[in-house]
Amino acid sequence: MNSDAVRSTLRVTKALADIQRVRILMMLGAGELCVCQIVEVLALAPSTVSKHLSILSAARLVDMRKEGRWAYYRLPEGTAGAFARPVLKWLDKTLKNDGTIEQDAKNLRRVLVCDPGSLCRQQRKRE
Amino acid sequence: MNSDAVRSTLRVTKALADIQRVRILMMLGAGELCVCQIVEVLALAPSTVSKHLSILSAARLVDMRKEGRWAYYRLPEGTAGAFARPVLKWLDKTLKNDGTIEQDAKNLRRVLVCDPGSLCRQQRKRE
DNA sequence: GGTATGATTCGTCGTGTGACGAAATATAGA
DNA sequence: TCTATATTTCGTCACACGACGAATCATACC
Repeated sequence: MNSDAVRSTLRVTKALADIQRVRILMMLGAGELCVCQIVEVLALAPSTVSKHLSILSAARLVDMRKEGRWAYYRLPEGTAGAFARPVLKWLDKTLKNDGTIEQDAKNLRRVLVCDPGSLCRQQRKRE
Repeated sequence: MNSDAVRSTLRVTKALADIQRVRILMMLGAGELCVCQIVEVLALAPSTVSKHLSILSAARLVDMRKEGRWAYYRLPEGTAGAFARPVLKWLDKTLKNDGTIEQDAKNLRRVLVCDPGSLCRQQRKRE
């Protein structure tokens, strides 16, 4: 008998019970992003964003790929995402026309044309 | 523009981010229940259960009906439940074979044959 | 009307969670 | 090898959340 289905389910619902993590998931709908790009849109400390991403990761709501010193996060694809997909679909549907989410998407488009390296440099100066 | 879609969505995800509330929702899959029956299965204080139910209610994940001094809760039906249904369906699917949930279902069957009034009397004595 | 009773509200307490900055880690480039 | 840099881990703080019991509310029954 599978007695910790409830645990992995709660990992998902708890992961979704925070506005910053929901914003991250919606942003990732546009495609793979590196940490500093997410930091730029959310306007939070890198350490905070990293923690959020690790929570989403533990819930299997995102996948990660390292390339040099850069870490790229994306929504899980294929069989890896079979578990997460229905929930992500529901999220996407209910939030499609939300103001905050739309603003994030707009800001993201502005951020995506920048060089990630320069983003990190700006973020470091901001402290 | 609907700017608080994210708020009502978070009300739902936060409501789902607690094991007791998830247990309640799964129990309600078996049909309408009054508060003292839920109290009996969860083994929590009535005030605590009442709070959980009000949170589920605010998230529109349950409906309530008062009959005399009894309050009956159930999963929302018809158009009222159109919003909640996909999430509840996902929950049900992922938790169908969970040990805790199965045990609750078993306990619930035992509770359902009792007179609700006698349940409340027992619960009052227990303090 | 007064009392019993099912449910809810309120006040309190301990724990969990999200935020930050500082320190640590790991990799690219000089 | 040494330095710069993208990310993560750690320690800390303030606040949110879940638990309880006591008090309150609302309805049925005498």
